[in-house]
Amino acid sequence: MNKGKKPPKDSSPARYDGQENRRLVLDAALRVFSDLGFEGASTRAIAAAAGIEQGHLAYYFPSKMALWQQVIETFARQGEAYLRAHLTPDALANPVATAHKVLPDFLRTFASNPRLTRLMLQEFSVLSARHEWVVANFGQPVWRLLEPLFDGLQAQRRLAGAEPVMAYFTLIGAALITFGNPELIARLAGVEANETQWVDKAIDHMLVPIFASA
Amino acid sequence: MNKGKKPPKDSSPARYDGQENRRLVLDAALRVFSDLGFEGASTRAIAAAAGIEQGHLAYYFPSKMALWQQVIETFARQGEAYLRAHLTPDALANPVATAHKVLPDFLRTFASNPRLTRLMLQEFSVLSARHEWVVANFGQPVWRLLEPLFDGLQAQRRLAGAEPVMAYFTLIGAALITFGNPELIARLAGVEANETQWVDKAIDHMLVPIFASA
DNA sequence: TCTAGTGTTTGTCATATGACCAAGATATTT
DNA sequence: AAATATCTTGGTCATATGACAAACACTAGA
Repeated sequence: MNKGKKPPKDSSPARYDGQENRRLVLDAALRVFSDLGFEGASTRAIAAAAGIEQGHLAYYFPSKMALWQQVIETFARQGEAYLRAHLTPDALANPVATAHKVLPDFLRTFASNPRLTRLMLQEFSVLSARHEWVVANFGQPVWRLLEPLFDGLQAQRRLAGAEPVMAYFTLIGAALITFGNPELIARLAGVEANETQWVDKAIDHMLVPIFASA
Repeated sequence: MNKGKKPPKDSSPARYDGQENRRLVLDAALRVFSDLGFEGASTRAIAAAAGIEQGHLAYYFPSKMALWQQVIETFARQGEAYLRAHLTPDALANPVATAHKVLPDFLRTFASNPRLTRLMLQEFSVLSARHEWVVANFGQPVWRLLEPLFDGLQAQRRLAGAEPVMAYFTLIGAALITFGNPELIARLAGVEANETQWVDKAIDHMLVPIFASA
């Protein structure tokens, strides 16, 4: 897209900067989507949150769905890249050690991105049932990457008798709900939402079925 | 509402039967809501699924939100009643034994009602953030009932060092995602969705952090 | 049979929505 | 400075939506 024709002079305030606005739109869309859901978020609300006019959205994204996809794409691809880098055949030869190394950080990415986590939550509940390509693009890939790891864990009897998919869903469900609703947890627990000491403890707790079984 | 003025004769096919249709509407609403989400489900789609006209919905429910509330109300109240009946002060005196007795059945209600479970999932992700009364009516009560149980479990060092709320969210998240998407799990696991042998195994797995810790 | 009560349809209405477009504004290049 | 490419606005349009109302259909009781 950016053909490099525009060397950023960086001198003037540059009120008109397309790529800058593109990022503003993505940020705003993340906020509005995660607060109101895909259907509940109107393009006008997103534009308002980004500080631009509704009609201007079409300049960057051809449709609302494309915008949603773009918002979640980066996050999903990052997670996949991380898994791909760490789940090498060598690493998979020792599933337990690899799981100890990879899974906590994998879960931590959810805790670090509550709004994106909420977005994934919506994907699971609604969008994946409506649009086949959603689960094909965002649901399956992560599982396909983790599948051999969980298969290895099961082979070493670390999943407390459960199937690999169930262990995965148990883990992902706990993470999505917990880290996708930090304010709700904070309210129910009576603590501050921005205190993050609880994240490590929560992750340890979620991983007990994998790490603490015979 | 039903003032008992209409003794159901039960003789003719009775094309005009209000209370029968009311149930049909609730069933249809559950289906459409759980498939499309609250915003995505139109009153016309719900009416069509129930086999009536859109305008007729207003006869039973004053608004779309009221209909949604009614759909989830019965389920939520049943769960609360079950917990209230089993989490007596006597039972809470022995939290571990009570948890063994209560939690599996509590989780099983989710597995038995996938569509309602999906509805609760939406509540967590979107509706609870928008409508304060949603979490007040459906989110808090269940937790308030389970809180003393989880407090007792923590007191006996059964939560692997986690706070009670986190253990609760971990559990509820695993259950909602797992049992709210049976088709998705079935597809990823390559098994049939209506095979239910996996439910017990999944529940056992989810409860490991509570039952298997030191 | 008449009448009141209940259930159901059909049509309307104000509003919100996503997509689109034509013109204007700004920046960059010639 | 002129011309061109890029960015931004404002407005339009067809459609979908939730709520509503007035008419119609059926039932039950007097």
